[in-house]
Amino acid sequence: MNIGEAAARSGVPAKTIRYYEDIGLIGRPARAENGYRDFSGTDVHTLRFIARARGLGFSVREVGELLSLYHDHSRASAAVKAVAEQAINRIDTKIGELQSMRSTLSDLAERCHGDQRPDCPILDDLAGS
Amino acid sequence: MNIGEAAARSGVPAKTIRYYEDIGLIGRPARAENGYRDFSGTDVHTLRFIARARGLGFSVREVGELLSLYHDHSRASAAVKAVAEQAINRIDTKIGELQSMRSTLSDLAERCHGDQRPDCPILDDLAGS
DNA sequence: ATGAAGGTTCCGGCGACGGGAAGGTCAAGG
DNA sequence: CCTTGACCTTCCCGTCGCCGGAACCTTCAT
Repeated sequence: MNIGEAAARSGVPAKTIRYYEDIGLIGRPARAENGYRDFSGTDVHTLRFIARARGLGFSVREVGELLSLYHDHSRASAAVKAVAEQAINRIDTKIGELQSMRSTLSDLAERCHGDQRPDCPILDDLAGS
Repeated sequence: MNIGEAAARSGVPAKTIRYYEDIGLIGRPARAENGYRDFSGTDVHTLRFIARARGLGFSVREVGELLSLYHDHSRASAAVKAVAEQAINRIDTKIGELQSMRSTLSDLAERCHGDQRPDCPILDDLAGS
């Protein structure tokens, strides 16, 4: 199948599929006589795997690790779990940062009248007054 | 003062200060006779403002808006609050996405033995089995 | 005199793509 | 038969917010 159909079936945009090929995340797909990429069902399966993993927050590099772990049927599940826990830690860190920002911001926003008057604790805080 | 001291006093790296100048977030600072940038206390104050705002999660573009609102003493606090609420909404959206990922990931990780055996629900899920 | 520690500009790279140009290909319709 | 439009191809540039490094200049201490 052509890249458009592979994109539709996998949920990965055609541009992104080419990009994944470029960076070596996926192997080079077969080519038809006209030079078009010719994707197999297996290729689409791999793309779906990637799409799901990306959706769960794994980086492209981690997805590469997961893919090779997936193809290595003798690997230990501990290796996979380690990658997942790394991702969880990264996410937790990020959530913490965001919650801290959110908390400060909403404090400031609550104290700001939000009307026509110019005085504003948000700017005052940013200015360090 | 030179860029290095301005960086130390504001917490904004010298490279970043030059970048902010490039993109027009800050005005062009004065230049000494030797061609070095010559920062004033006001410049450092502005840089600190920027550093704080960035730390709260405002985008550089938003920081630009906040700076011009800060300098416009006749603006309504509502305008500032709007920018802040926009940032809060963006942060909330992001937190929601991350929490959803985190939840799925930790479910999967819990169900994964994480030992020498190869069977792993994480990969099974990604493979869509 | 020399070397270190600043400063300057400019160029390139990161991650993970997306947009769009310039051109080849293919099936359907007038 | 020809055209139209929807695909496909490669290529390069832009995004966001910087950071690293090259090549060069200035200043200061030894």
